[in-house]
Amino acid sequence: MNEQLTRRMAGEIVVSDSPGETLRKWREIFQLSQKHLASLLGVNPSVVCDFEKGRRRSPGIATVRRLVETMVSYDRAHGSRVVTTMAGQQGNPAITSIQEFTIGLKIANVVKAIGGEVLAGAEELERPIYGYTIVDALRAITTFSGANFGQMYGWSNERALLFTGVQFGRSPMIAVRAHPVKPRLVCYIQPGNVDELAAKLAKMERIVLVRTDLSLGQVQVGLGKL
Amino acid sequence: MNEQLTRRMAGEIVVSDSPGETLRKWREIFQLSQKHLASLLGVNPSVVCDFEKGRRRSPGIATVRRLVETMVSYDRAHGSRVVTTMAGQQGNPAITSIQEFTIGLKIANVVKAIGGEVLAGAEELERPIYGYTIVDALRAITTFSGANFGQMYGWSNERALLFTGVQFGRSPMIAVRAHPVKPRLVCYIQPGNVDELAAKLAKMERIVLVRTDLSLGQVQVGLGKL
DNA sequence: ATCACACTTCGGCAATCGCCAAAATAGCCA
DNA sequence: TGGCTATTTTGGCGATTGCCGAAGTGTGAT
Repeated sequence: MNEQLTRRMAGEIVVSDSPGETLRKWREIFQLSQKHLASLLGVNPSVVCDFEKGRRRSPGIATVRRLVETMVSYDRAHGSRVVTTMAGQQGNPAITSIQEFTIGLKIANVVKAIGGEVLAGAEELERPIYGYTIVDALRAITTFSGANFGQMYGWSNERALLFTGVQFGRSPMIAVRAHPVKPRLVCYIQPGNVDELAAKLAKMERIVLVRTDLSLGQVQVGLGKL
Repeated sequence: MNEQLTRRMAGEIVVSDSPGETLRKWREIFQLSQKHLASLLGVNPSVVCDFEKGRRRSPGIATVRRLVETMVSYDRAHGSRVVTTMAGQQGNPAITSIQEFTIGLKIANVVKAIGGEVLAGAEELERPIYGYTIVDALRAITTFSGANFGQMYGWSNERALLFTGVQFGRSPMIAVRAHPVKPRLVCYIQPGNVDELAAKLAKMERIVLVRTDLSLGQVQVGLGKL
């Protein structure tokens, strides 16, 4: 599993149009600061910052491997939080992140943490949820089927699904409705103009529908503070 | 699908202990010569050879990306043979797992890793194989046809096929023989009493036939350590 | 033995990387 | 406002890369 995660991370970094940003995404998923990661690597923090900001446009693969392996090794030595989380998503590139909360959290608090604007389901805000899944909607369209849709749910469907790459919001909501198990909260991260149909569908299913103008990274930071 | 393959290839190259050899593996899967790949890249053939032979120990990620994308683009423009092969494997319920090795591994080492007992083909143990496929034999019986049997082979037939749900071992070997392309190694995971016919058929095809009493999970762990 | 071809080795060189370390900037909090 | 922390910017420099191009090596065909 270790090597599969490092391979996935490395692959994403290499093919990214912004390798530095992708590296930062992963560092944030591992909840490491630049200073901390630099310390683990035995280098100055500016070295990590140089990579992330793109000062070095084509770092060597030895460097990328070292960065990635350092993060994974750290995680393994500290509860395997990310490694374990990623296990369930094996072979599913559409799932950016999946996480369970240690206790149930009110939807209202989660919405606040991600800077969300409620579009439907305001009466359900006091319900608890037990985890979240961040999904790349465009990749989900091509890779998800009825058989593996459930991978988004972790151990609880009383959870939030957060979609990136959403324009009007219909497709994810239609897909959500087509599955027998429903999430409690659906959030579109930096969507286009979410149309009324998405809100109507959410209302019918008693799903809280939310949009946020925060970036994926900011959303992850907010979720990390819960 | 394109990007999934390039991401996977890039990831394998980055985490490999011999990135150059892994790069060569992929070039051979795409059936390109060094000269041809160099031509596609607009560089001298020695440039490709320098990478593959490890003269450059840590090529930049831009270089790796360019190499990988060039191969995939070429494949797409010439029948999508490799790209299609990868696509076909997804959603096949009989295939439990399919994996390529970053470099060729001796059959003897693979057999050892899975706790295998050689039933036939002991003289072929020094040959290399480049991947493995774990197949649920019972599902394969109902779902496989001549048309999709090749999906078990990934990019190389110089590989191992490992079957679960095997009783006497004849059916899988008959099916293997019926296909024009042959694997190098066939392994039955926790079979019943494998009868002599299976061993005879294997011998005729110069296939190493092996049984293991390890469970599927233990076999996967063993393979993961290769 | 010879030829054609692909692969490999190697020296050279401009460009870039990997990293240090100092200084600047931004955000948070009392 | 000041202190603290994390991040970012910047210049510098030794090491390495990316590539050219010449020459050598290995293999298969004739």
